[in-house]
Amino acid sequence: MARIAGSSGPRTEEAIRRAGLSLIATHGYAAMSLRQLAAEVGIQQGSLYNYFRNKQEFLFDLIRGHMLDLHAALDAALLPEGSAEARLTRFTEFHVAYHVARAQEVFICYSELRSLEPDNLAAVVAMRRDYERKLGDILDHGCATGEFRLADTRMATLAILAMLSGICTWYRPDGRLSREAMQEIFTGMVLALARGEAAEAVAVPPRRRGALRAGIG
Amino acid sequence: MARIAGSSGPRTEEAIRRAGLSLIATHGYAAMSLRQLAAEVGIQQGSLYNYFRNKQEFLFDLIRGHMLDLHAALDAALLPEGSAEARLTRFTEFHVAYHVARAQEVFICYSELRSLEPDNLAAVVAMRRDYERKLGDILDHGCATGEFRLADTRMATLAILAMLSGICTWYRPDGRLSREAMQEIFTGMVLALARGEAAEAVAVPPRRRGALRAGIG
DNA sequence: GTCTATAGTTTGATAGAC
DNA sequence: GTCTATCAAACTATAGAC
Repeated sequence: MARIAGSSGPRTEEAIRRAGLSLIATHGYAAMSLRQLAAEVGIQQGSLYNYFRNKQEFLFDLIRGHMLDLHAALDAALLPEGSAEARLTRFTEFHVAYHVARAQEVFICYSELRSLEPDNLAAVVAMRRDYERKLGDILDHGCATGEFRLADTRMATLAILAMLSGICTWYRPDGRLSREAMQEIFTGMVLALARGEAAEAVAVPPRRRGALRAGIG
Repeated sequence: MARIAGSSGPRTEEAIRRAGLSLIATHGYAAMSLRQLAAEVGIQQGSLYNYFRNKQEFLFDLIRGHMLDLHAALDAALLPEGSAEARLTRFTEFHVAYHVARAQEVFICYSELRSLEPDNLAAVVAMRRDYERKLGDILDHGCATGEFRLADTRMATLAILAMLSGICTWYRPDGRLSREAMQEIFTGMVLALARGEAAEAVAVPPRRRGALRAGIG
């Protein structure tokens, strides 16, 4: 926070990035003032405009940069071939590791889409669809080979992504479980969900549909 | 939007509630101005203060009221006894139905916790923990009876809630699937996840750990 | 209960000296 | 690249007439 006046450049840029991630993740983009951001970095508010043209551009740069990183990292981690189970395992391990390592950025990418202006939003949504498709392809393939049994692969895609991405909302570096433990636990749950073997053997209990309907107003 | 001037009362109150839910869900609490809210309702900005003391109280009332509804509805829908599978099925069906029926309110309850002042936040977090515990108890019970096989019931609780609550981020009333179809699909996935039967029989593929680590920066 | 008017802040963004 | 100073706009909240 305290800071000797003078030129910095790259150092300031990185400091702004980090402070911005932290403030936006904590309070949200709209609630973060540029004065607050500048104070966190230790510069004056007007100086921020050496690093972006306006507040919206700052947010977009953060989100876009992160999405590019995410895609590149996923492509490096994924198996091009192999059984659907192996690929799903790899996908899950990657996703958990990434969400644990960069929880703040991931969280912002989910929670601040609403703060993007239309053109910027469209660009980010397109990148996100690509990511969803990579998981969807694995699930489709697994259903085709019989490794997986899913009633609806689109719902399964959204369900698995929500389940894994939820990690960034509660994960803390000093938490109970190591990254490796979380990878193992979540891989187990995702595989069980995808195999879904015993699902149809269940005796569904009688439903008091009336009571349920009454409850949901 | 257009509106005849004059006294209303309860009608205005409900209009403010609905407009607030919509605006906050779309743009976020911090980004919603009271002028915007008043315009949506068709009254002047100062008149809002007949319905709340300040903006924060308005948000808290929305969230708190919804949490109370959620708890009451869950208690009405849940089975007090029965197999863990039956109770988990009931829980899932309820949760899906509620999130489909009141997606906006649910979404706000997740996304605007950050906008609550400390005391208000504490109250909401306490209510949320109760909700999590109800699911956690079902999972614990199922593991004890052997119906479920979960490596970590706390992680499973968070994973299932994230998976189900994710619905409110993408659900649209005019979507492809009916509420009933979604209930069935998600119940199948949740039960498969909880049973996790074949999970340990998997041959885990060899992992290029180096590549994975490199990917997560 | 609603209106108009306004007080008192805070905000994002710009201009110009160093 | 950073600072100081400032503008114009927007905000929450209040006061008082009807």
